[in-house]
Amino acid sequence: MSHTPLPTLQDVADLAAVSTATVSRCLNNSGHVTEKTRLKVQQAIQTLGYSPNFGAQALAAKRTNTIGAIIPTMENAIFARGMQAFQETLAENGITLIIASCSYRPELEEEQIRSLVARGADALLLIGQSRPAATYQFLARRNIPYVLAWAHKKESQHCYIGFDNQAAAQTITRQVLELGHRNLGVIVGLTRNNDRARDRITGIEHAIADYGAQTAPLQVIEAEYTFQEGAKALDQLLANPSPPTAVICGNDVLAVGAVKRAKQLGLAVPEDLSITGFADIEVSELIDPELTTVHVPHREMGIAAAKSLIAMLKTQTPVESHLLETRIVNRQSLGPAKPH
Amino acid sequence: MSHTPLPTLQDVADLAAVSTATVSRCLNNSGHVTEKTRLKVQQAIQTLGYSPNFGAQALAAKRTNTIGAIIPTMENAIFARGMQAFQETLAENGITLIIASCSYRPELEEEQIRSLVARGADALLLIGQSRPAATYQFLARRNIPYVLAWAHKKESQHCYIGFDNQAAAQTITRQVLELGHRNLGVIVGLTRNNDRARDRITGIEHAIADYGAQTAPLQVIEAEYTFQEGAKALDQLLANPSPPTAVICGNDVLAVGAVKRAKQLGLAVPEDLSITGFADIEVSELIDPELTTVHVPHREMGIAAAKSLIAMLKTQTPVESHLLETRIVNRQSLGPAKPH
DNA sequence: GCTCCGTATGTAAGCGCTTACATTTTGGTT
DNA sequence: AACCAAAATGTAAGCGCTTACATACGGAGC
Repeated sequence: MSHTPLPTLQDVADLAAVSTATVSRCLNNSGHVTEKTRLKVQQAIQTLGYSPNFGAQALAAKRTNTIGAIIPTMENAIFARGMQAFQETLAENGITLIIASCSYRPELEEEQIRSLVARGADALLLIGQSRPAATYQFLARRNIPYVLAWAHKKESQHCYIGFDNQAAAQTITRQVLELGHRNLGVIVGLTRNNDRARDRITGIEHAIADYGAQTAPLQVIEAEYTFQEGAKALDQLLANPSPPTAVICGNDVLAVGAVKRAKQLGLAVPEDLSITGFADIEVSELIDPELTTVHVPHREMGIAAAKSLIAMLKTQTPVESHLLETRIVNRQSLGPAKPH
Repeated sequence: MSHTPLPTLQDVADLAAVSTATVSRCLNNSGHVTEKTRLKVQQAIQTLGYSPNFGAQALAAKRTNTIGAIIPTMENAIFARGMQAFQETLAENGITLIIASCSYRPELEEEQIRSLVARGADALLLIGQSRPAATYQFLARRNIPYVLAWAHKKESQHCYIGFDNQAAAQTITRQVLELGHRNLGVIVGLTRNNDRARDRITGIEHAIADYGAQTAPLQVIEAEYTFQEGAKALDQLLANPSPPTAVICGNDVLAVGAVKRAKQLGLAVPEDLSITGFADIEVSELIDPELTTVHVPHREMGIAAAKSLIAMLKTQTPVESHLLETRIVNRQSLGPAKPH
């Protein structure tokens, strides 16, 4: 594992018989270089196998061309598609993505934010909005642009690239009610660490209140975002003396877990029990029955987030929030309530 | 978005009335600092809200405490669990992970390798082994340690942290044959870019040869790793005048797609058609019937890879390969062949 | 009290790049 | 041919940190 020292910018400059400034200009194609010189330099870079030193570049330029993203989980597919699009868009612009996940734990997220910034992230993508003011101050102090994805708030100081969780949840709940269900159950993520989950509950409650038709007290079970927890939550819901005829889930992972469990218990979905999801991840279409759910614009969000961040980096000014549309995907897991 | 300049090491040193060297020594706890001075420095760091500049640190110390991983895809869950474990283990050791994905495209992987190295990755995790010698030379030249995961080769110059794809595929195929199937079909990933897929085919072929029992020419369909492609591949297999009674898939994603399609076509799985997978990702347990598949030690691999890389970084010497065990998970999608 | 030595601290030279500014070259005009 | 602005290139000063080496300090041994 021994090796010769790597070539530096200086070496390239020497070989090409130009100054380091010129080589640097070629590298960053910041204009003002003749085609002829560019070729000479390119040549030299080739023969030397040169590639720039990241640290030096970061130190001198005060930027790293790196953007960080902190997502709640990498274990399931909720954020995968969006992140993929995010990364692709960044890559097209010569920017590297660093992803960290915080397991839905705010302290860990805080730590990751600091770590990514310390590592030189020029900007950040975060999920949702609820975090201490100090965190936002930290970012402001360091002049680090950020966007908040997967959520939206009007007239906020922050730049949101997301959708209206509450409205979406309200819409799908209304649809459930219109199908005659009068006793709903709810399974959502742990609200303590998750503003999206909270917003969705609010939406569900509003829809029910509008309809004024829920026959029993609304049961809301909070669960970690795993299939197993979704299944367990369904058990809890069904333990009730008058169990719901429809279960609204705040997330596809929970919904898929619940569907699986319902089938294990011998309940036909949707004939005996309707179940809806939220997010429209791939697995929703694979299970049987296919999941009726709220489609979230994963890729659109990723792309818009990347573009916004790039714009903020370029102009050094805030960028408008984007409100994206969700829509209900009607598949098989939601059906009419049984007539009494 | 204006801001005061961030405090530097110098500022801390001034405030604590010591030299920058001392502050640096505190930061990296490289010994030789009195408790008293350490406290003074800590104090100063606190009140200034200082955090070190990544670029400067990297430039001066010639390391970044960053490890890169390039995986073929982030879109489905194949690598998610392993990466999660990898990241956790690295984080415990103060190392940041940068993940890039290359969409199973070798040129892109090549580019990503260079990019991660340029960005200062101290070491790399790569999937599988087949890449140009030049790539390995590039890494050797720069003295960048790497491990190859998801595969294993005896007596190789490389450090593998993985399992024997061929043997695993051979084992599950043997089990299928023992259940009486005499006409198998195979769906695997695109072998052009994927040594794991190739190894699995070899394993399948060996098992069949050992048994000497395949009644028709073995059909092998290659497909991209998506559910849709798995479904399409099954269509192709079934278009054959004497269609297989069992389909071995090189991957759970393909298998799940195939199961879904089979059901759409009115085929009972496993009564009319057996289907097996490879990897044991979460969705395999969620679909109906649950998938019989090869369990791969995702988390173990991630943890072992992290530890090996850390060891290599510390000792500057190569580390032994790890051969991990796979096992067959018998669930529901594989059943006995129908008697004629 | 003096020497000696091990430990704590300071000094300062880079690390490899970017970029403001200075200088040279180029080529169109007169 | 001389002139001049614009374009191309060169010069060199840092960026904020680590670390080899130099120095200061303080107690043990005589």
